[in-house]
Amino acid sequence: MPVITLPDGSQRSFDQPVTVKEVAAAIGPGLAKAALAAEVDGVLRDASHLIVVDSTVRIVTAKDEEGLDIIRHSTAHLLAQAVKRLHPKAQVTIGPVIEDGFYYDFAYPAGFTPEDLDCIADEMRRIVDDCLPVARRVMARGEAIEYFRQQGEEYKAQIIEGIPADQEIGLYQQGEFVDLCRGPHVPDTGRLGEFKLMRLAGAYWRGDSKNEMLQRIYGTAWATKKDLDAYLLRREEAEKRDHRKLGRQLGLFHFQEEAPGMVFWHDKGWRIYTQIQDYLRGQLREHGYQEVHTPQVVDISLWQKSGHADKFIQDMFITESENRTYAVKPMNCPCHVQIFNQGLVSYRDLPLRLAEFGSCHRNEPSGALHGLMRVRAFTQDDAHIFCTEEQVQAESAAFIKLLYRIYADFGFDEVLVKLSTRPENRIGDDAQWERAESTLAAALDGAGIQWSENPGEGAFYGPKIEFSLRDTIGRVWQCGTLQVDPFMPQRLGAYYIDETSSKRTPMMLHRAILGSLERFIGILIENYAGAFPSWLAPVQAVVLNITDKQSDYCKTVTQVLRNKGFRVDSDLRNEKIGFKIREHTLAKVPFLLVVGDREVESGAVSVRTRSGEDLGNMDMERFTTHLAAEISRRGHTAN
RNA sequence: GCCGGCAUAGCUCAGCUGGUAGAGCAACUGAUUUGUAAUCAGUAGGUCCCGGGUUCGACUCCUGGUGCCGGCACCA
Repeated sequence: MPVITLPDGSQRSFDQPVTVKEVAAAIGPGLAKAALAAEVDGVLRDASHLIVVDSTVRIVTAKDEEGLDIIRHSTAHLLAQAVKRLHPKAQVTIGPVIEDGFYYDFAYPAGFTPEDLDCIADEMRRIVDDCLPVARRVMARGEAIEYFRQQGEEYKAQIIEGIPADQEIGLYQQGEFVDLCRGPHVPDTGRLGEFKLMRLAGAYWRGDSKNEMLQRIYGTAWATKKDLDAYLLRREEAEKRDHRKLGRQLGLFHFQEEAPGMVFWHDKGWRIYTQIQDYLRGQLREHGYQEVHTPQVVDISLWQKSGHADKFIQDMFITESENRTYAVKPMNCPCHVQIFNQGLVSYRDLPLRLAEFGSCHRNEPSGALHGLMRVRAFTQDDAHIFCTEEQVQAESAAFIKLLYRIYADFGFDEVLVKLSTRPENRIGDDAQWERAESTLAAALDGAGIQWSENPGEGAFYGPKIEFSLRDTIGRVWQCGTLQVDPFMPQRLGAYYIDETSSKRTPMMLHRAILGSLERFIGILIENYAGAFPSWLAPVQAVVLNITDKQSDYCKTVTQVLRNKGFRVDSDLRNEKIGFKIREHTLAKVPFLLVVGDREVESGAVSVRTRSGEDLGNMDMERFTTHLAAEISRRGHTAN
């Protein structure tokens, strides 16, 4: 005789055990129809789940976040069922929910073609129309393994073997298709249908490149057609902001076959690049860093000493000359230690902060390259802080604060933070790892930052905090980093003289705010859709004449503004003003200064923003003030 | 690196089952001197990614590369 407590606190009692669906029906016929599942005493259950004891129940529908997840998960099963019908030799593996959708991995050496996807989607729709009930049952472990083996599903059998012994083996069946699954699922396939199979990809079994490659099908699924259409439209719009596309359209940079993964920066792109460097230099000076510059090509022995050659030799550009082997610098830290090692450093000199716009080359695997986001030649806004162990905490806190301030200036408020801890292959002893990891965790907590742990993903010499940003379609890219390294200074013979005149090994913090300027600019381009705020815009204003008569005046205006340090061009072509406005608006120039006879006469310019706003006529004095104010406004999304 | 796809003019793309390429925009030239998102006319522009092969003949078919795109793996 269960008593059911509902979210509003009301209670209903039943004479006998009831299913989730019956509870929903008791509340109302609409809810009965909409119910997909329920949270019963904090655990998600199917609509068919039988409640025998007093419980707290919250009915889950497609409108709930969990409901959407269930729809996506069930759509993954739907996909697997359709694939098994059309390609019986394909083996099913796993099919989880991901952001905006799901995927399913199949072991299918024959592979799918893009045309197969259309047929599979059609078959899925047929199964939706058939409205097959989805039923859960529990099977004994041995029986389940035997069952899947008989079906030729080796991977499922393997997965079951890996499930901890105290866990129930739940199977879901819809029509002829049975899949191992924790659930819950929709009550019947008729609840599904607002999906689209997006793309085909390869993926390693269990995420390990030593294993065979599976065929992954990605899909998206939503509760309503409206949501699905909105998502597809959003995606389409986002793809227009792709930095590779905008980079070409705005003339910022290009790539070519002869230098894969290396950027040819054009004038406009390089203006953004150097502007960012100038800004950062100011910040570094303010925060007590020294700027240094170290060689591009360094004898391999240094990389052997540091341990980098051991781990990364295959990704380093190596060059031989006169019986010596050199590596093109893949990172800056060993070089900064060399500077630290020149002369004696006193404890009074610590913390010593060495910063470099470090140009690095890494021979990344070809498949890893991705526009500006993953390149083979890049510049880190790198710095290494040499300090005592006692200073690590304060330095970490100061760095995190600085990083957030700078990100805010660039208009980023969503930063994803992870702490990556000791990997399997590492140097040094565990006690020091322990201290380094907890210091970083404390620094994050001290700053009140939400973070998650990435176990085993740290660098070989120390744990690291990763600060990541998203690109326009939601891919996550690591930008900033903070790493505590107790080992590298020791390896490279760094020491300072302490209060008692004895030698001590300093701690070393590796840190970058933007990470790679290339990647950061890629994300900036997408974030601003190419419409950079005035302080970053490669061209801040263009002066446009209406007829040849105003040419000289326009040249003067342009020169006056350039002399004040603004990035200003003029467009004196014999074109209609509407045409020029269109072109420079599409080029996302923040301010267009139109000059006709009226402006010449009054010594003014007519100011129009790229969003089409008419700011009226301004004299040079007034426009200069306006532009300067606009430039000082960092951290605001551009219009 | 692995799985799949793609590669034609500066850009976006068309080119059916093999008969040596076409559009729009951009560029260039001329006319037009124009008031806030496209003036008109003309001209020029291609080792159809690269190398081999099949064929009387290859942009098209086969094959080996390279690069790019989407994932996976990697990411000091």
